[in-house]
Amino acid sequence: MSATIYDVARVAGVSMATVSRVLNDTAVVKEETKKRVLDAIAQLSYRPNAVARGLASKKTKTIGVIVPDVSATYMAELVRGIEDVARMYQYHIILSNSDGQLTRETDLVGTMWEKQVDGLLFMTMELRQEHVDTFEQAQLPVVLCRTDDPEGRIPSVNIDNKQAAKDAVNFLMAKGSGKIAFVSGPEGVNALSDARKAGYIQAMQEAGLEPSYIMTPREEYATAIASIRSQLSVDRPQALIASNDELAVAALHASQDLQFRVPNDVMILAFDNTKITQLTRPHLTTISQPMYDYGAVAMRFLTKLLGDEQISTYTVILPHQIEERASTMK
Amino acid sequence: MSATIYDVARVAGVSMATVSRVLNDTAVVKEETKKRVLDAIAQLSYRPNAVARGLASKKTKTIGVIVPDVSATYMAELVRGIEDVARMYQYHIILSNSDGQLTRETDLVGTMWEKQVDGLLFMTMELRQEHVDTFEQAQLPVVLCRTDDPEGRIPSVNIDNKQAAKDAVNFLMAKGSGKIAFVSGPEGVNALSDARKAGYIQAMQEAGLEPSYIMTPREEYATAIASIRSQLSVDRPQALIASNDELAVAALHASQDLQFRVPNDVMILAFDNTKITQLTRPHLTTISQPMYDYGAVAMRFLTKLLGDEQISTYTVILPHQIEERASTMK
DNA sequence: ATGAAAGCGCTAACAA
DNA sequence: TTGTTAGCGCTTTCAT
Repeated sequence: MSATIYDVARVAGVSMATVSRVLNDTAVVKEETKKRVLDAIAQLSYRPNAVARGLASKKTKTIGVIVPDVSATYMAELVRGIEDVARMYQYHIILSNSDGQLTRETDLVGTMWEKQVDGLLFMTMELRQEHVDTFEQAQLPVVLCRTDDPEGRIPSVNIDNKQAAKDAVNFLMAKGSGKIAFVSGPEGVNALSDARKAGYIQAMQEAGLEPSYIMTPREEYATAIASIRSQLSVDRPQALIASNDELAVAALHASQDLQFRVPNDVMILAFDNTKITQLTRPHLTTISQPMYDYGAVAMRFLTKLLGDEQISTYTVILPHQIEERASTMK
Repeated sequence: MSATIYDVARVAGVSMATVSRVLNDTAVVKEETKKRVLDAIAQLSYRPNAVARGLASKKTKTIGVIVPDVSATYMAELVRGIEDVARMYQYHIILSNSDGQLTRETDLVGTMWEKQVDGLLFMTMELRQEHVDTFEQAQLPVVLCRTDDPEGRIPSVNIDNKQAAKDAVNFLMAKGSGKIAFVSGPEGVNALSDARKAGYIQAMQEAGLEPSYIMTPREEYATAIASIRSQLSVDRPQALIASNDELAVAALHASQDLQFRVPNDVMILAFDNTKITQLTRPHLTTISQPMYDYGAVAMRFLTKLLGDEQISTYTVILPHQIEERASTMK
């Protein structure tokens, strides 16, 4: 398995250029010659060395993927979407976690350049000018994934979180709820959560209703449930929108602890459609974010950029959907 | 950012060999010369081209990671463990999903060779001789991760699933349960599940108890719950061990549907310690599998192999633990 | 349709 | 301590 293109050429009785041609299908080779080359390749179990190929051609067929944390809920599904499409187009992915730290993120762009990746798929909580500058410097084609660029400087694939939250409000209003509260963690920590909150507020105001917030110290079940329970015991809304599924489970259990029946006394609507929404009782209605599609579409987008195919828009908005389940069916 | 080592040499007024030396700290360079080189590097924003370096040195500082599916529950955490340790040792990872298909798995080993990875971290459901042969052919250092090699041919990092199941049985017996049933999907599909079942059987027999099985058509909540419910309504055990967390949630809800109180009427013990064990009521006692550690330890193992450090054993067994929660506290 | 030869950007002997 | 030089295994002109 460590024969070189030169060995193949010798065995086939041709020049390495010809071997290269049949390997890459880059020029017409006589059928018979081609067969000899193919035979030699099989006989030697030859495999082209991608590193040498990368150096010579300046294309590595690998793309860098920078995520805050693969192990975060359903981020893996997004990565899976990337990898599936990458494979279709014969790309490999180099995966790195940034933990959302700006210096790590910019460092990573640099090391990805060193690796000579052909392009970059980038995810972060909130896009900063520093990110954009680094991309610029590295001169790498970049596509943002589940990351918003309000100024549209970088191609991106996203859903419209604000609109999704507005849809949630309208959905609950259509069910007769007027008193809808929004459950989220602290503000300014999670751009996604903030966008949803903004949508909630706007929809409420447009409907002439008073927004009302239940803020938890952290976006995490154990601490959230106690916090929600105490706030709920003071003032009971008719419906709750949680900024993600885990908070929604906390809201559900907090409600049940207070003997509120879900959905009869209070309806609950979540965000993200992770698996846990179907492991609760009742199951949770949730806004589904197309995690796999984020990755798949972004990667496809990048292949277009790299293959200079025609691009229509630089900002792809993926559709979101309300998955209705028992928590809002009354 | 596309200056070459030659440019740096010219600007610093030295030879490229010297630049290479300061870059890799591979020989002593006079302080003053070094400074000139460093200045030139900074001035040119020079970054070494890892592909050229890889070709010349035959080391790419990247390792291939082959998993069945990153998006499978908590597989991402394992990958995260790999990546964290990889970064400590300046490695990058190329991630690929095999979907557990043998041909894809062996193909991937080949393309990983093409990419000239320095080593391989490999995960699969059940290790076959074909896998071993492929590793042999590719001549790549391989470490198995959360994958058992009963014959010890390939270095591996694992827990002792059989022992874990035995521990589970003994734990429940110590709580006064004699009638313990094992909940799992069909046999022969999941090597992990089978090993656990074997441990369960052995522990029961050693205690002179009759093993009893609840088999579900699929390892998936929605279909499992109905199946478990109907089997439970015929014969009620005092405790249930489920071969994974999702089945345990199904067992929990099935029990509750039949008005069995958990843990008073029936105790439930799960496997894997995924997040959902703490989103149920009551929370589930579970055997924790150190997902992150699998990855971290396996990667560290590989770095030892690559750096020819001393290795003591080729089969690392990681400790498992019983996380006791309310579902077995009575 | 095929071959010869010059790189790609680096590392690693070997000299000096 | 530093420089010269020969590759690493390919792709890609340019000839033929």
